[in-house]
Amino acid sequence: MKCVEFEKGITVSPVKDLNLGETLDCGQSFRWEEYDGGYRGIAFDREVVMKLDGEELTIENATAEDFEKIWRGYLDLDLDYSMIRDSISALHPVLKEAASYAPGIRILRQEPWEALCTFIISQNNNIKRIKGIVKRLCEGFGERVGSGYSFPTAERLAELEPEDLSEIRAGFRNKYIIDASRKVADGEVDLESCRGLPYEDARAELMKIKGVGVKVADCTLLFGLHRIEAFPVDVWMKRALEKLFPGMTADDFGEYAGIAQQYIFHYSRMNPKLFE
DNA sequence: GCCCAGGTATAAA
DNA sequence: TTTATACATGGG
Repeated sequence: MKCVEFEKGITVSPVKDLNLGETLDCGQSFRWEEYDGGYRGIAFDREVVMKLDGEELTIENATAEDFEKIWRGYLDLDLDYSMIRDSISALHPVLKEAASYAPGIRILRQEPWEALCTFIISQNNNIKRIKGIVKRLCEGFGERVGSGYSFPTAERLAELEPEDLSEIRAGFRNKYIIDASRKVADGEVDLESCRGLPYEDARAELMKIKGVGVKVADCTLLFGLHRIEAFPVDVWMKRALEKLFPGMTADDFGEYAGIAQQYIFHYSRMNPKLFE
C-alpha cells in the first residue's frame, strides 16, 4: 500500500475491501456526513474528507504522517477483509449472503471514549436521533476543529451535572454520560486496559459505569478498542438469531464475530422483510 | 394517539 | 434466576 502526499492531502492505493458509505455510515460511528462526493468527519481532533475512486483512497487535509499514525489504523487497512469474509461466509449460508451484501464494511478503530459515549447514547434509540444528539454534544462541549467540533473529552464533561446536558436532548441518558465521564476522567474506569484484558474482565471494567450493560460494553470493545471477537446483540441481532440463525449463539460466530455481526446488522436493517 | 429505536436499572415474581 | 416496566425523545 502506497501513500502519496499532494497539495490538499494524501492518496493511498491500493485499498481493497472498502466502501466508505458502508463503513462510515453503518451504525458504528455517528459523526460522518456525505460531502462533495465523499465523507467528511472529525476524529482524533482532525477534520478530513475521504473519497474513494476504485482502489484509490483520497484523504483531504491529512499528511503521510497522519496516515501512519491515525487513518491507517482507523480504517483497519492492515486487516485482510477478503480472507475474513471467506472465513465468515463458510460458517452459514445466510452469513455468506450478508457478507456479500456489503463487502466494503470495515470495523473502525474509533477513540475508545467516543465509542463508549456514543453507544451509551444509542440505548433504546435510533441512529438518526443518535446522530443528532452526538452532534449537539460536540457543538455544545467540544473544541472547534475545521468546520465542526471535536468530540468532548471525558475531563470536560466530568465538570458538568446531568442537567447541564439538557440541550443535547438525550433524556435519561444524560446521567449515564456524566457518570461515564467522571469514572473515565478520574481513572476509576481504564479504557486502555480493556485492550488487553480477558474479554469478560474488559466487559466488567466498562460495566462499572451506570447505563453500561453488556450491549454498550460490547460495542465499545468492538468499535473503540478493536476487540473483533465482540458480538454485540441488539434488537436486530436478536431477530436475526431467532429467524435466520436458529440455534446459533454468539460463540458460534468465530474469532471475527464482530465483523460477522456488523455484516448481519447492516443486512438485516436494509432488508427488514426478512423478518416478516 | 400509538409504536419503535444498535438497552439498562430496578423491582417483583 | 428470570421477567416486567419505566425511562426521554422524535420520526413514522
